[in-house]
Amino acid sequence: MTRFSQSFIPTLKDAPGDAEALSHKLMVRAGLIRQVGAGLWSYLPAGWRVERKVEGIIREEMEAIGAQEMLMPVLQPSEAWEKTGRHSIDELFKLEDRKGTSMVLAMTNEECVTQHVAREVRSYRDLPLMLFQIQTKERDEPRPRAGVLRTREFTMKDAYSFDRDEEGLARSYELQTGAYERIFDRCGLRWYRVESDVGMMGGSAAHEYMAPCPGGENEVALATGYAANLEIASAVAQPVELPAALEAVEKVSTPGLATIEEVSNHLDLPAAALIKALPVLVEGRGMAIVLIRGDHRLNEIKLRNALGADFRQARPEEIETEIGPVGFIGPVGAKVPVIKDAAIIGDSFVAGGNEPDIHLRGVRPGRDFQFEEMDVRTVEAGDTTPGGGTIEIEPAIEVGNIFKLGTRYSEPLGATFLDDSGTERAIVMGSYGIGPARISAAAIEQGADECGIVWPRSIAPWQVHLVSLAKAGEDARAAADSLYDELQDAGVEVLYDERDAGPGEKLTDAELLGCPLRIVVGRRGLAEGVVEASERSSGSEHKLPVEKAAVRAQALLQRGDG
RNA sequence: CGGGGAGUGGCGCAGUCUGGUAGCGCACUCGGCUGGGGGCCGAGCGGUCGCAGGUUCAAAUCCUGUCUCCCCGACCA
Repeated sequence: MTRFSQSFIPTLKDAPGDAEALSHKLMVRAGLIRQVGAGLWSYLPAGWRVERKVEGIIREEMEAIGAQEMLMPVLQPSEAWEKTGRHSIDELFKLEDRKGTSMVLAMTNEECVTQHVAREVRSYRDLPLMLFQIQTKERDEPRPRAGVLRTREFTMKDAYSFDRDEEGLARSYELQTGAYERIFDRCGLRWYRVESDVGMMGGSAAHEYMAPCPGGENEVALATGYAANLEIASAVAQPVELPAALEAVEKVSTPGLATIEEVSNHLDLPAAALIKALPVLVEGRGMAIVLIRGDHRLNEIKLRNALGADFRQARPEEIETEIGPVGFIGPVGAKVPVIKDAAIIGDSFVAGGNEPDIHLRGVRPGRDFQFEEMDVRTVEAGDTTPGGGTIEIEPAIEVGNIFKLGTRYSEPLGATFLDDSGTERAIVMGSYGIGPARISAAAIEQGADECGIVWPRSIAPWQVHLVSLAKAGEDARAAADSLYDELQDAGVEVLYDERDAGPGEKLTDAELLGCPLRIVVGRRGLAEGVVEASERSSGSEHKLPVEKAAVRAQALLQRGDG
């Protein structure tokens, strides 16, 4: 029962001036959402319908793999978060109740759900177990942005698997993977499953589900048979032609030339023929130099993972005292450990000479300096995969992620069971998240055209957008009224625009709102005995005989996408 | 946290440099016309110019402080 004139669907001709992302503009313009504060949004009735559609699909697919829905509080005591070491995360909202008890607002629910399971599960007979909820999450984001894409409060489906061992976890992970594929397919998204960093969740393996679209804030490296988040992507670099090898390194005078660009111009060599030396301070180990090919960029996440330790860039004064003049740092003769990126291949590079205004040429790794090799550079478009594919890089929205947590949470929280030999063991866990709001935003970004949103049928707020061009009292209006009733009786979700407004306004709003099928009832069509249906996604138009309109409309919907 | 931008009626904006009693378009209300792509005519309603303090005869405008929002980066399940 949705009559536009009585509904709270405040559409806008102009997007707010501060909106950038397409999904942000369209969601506001179509009257789906309104802002409350930075990263805080209300869902208006039409937007909420979409959100619930997405949640419904997620719920069905979770239940189909045997996951059981439950609900945990957003507000939780800090204690468990202290036990798992996650209380120190900056994004975690912390507060105190009136008694001074330290509380947090949950950003995910590993602590809470693991405690429940720890208290109740004793035996291997109680496992495996899969639980999920669709609940508000809170994160003190350093920088909320792009409408609903990165917010401080949002709804997330979070699921957790509990298994006896790694094999069990692998099975649960597979089940979730299958469910995720069905969910994103059913929501009409184009998506990739990519390998990802485990990040603050901890754990042994992780994948992300990425929906490619212009507004995406992640970057995905793609090639035939390969897909990875750029944060961890690995590939073979494009080769570089180096100058002829030398018997020994030679000093070159490079007065005042401290950047790759300056040196490469001065020596008339490509940047890739130079070695960039990045002094870092590794936690617990001290100063080291990381070597990257001149045209490459360091990937801090890969370095952190390769080191197995945190690090930071060394400060100029630290570099001066431990290595040499900033801008002329190199591996040859350096008195600190050297980490060489795997893409530095060859025997005649230019590198800093560790003395003012001096670079070295003919530098050959292994002969002129010792090193430890690691893959720590950021992959670039045009690189190749071991399988021979060429890497492309695309922006994407992360719509879901899955983690093999192992015993990261069960150990500190004492979630154990007795196995069939009577031995106490830690439960092996996985965690699986999906952001419904990101699904709808991604669907908008992927499908929209210049007129507005084009919803996949499965998550459209209504199936039919019925427009009456006539005023109350006219024959054409009576025909629209009865078509509305017929469609409703047939169980079709229909938004009926019977506002006393101009035709342009109503048709434009219908396109903005993006429901799959628009049906226009007006005098012109009625004179021929028809109403006009148009499919939002293809734009194709159909004249439907008035008396069969409801049935024919349903047939068109069946035939359409989703 | 670093850099940049912006707060003036519901929305989009001008006015700020050069101080002088706040304006435009859309929306909204009323009346009329119109009725297949945001139409036309007329009459209206609506604003502590983010907030606080200061300078001045006088502050949207100048000064100081502060809050909020947006963008880029850092960060980010």
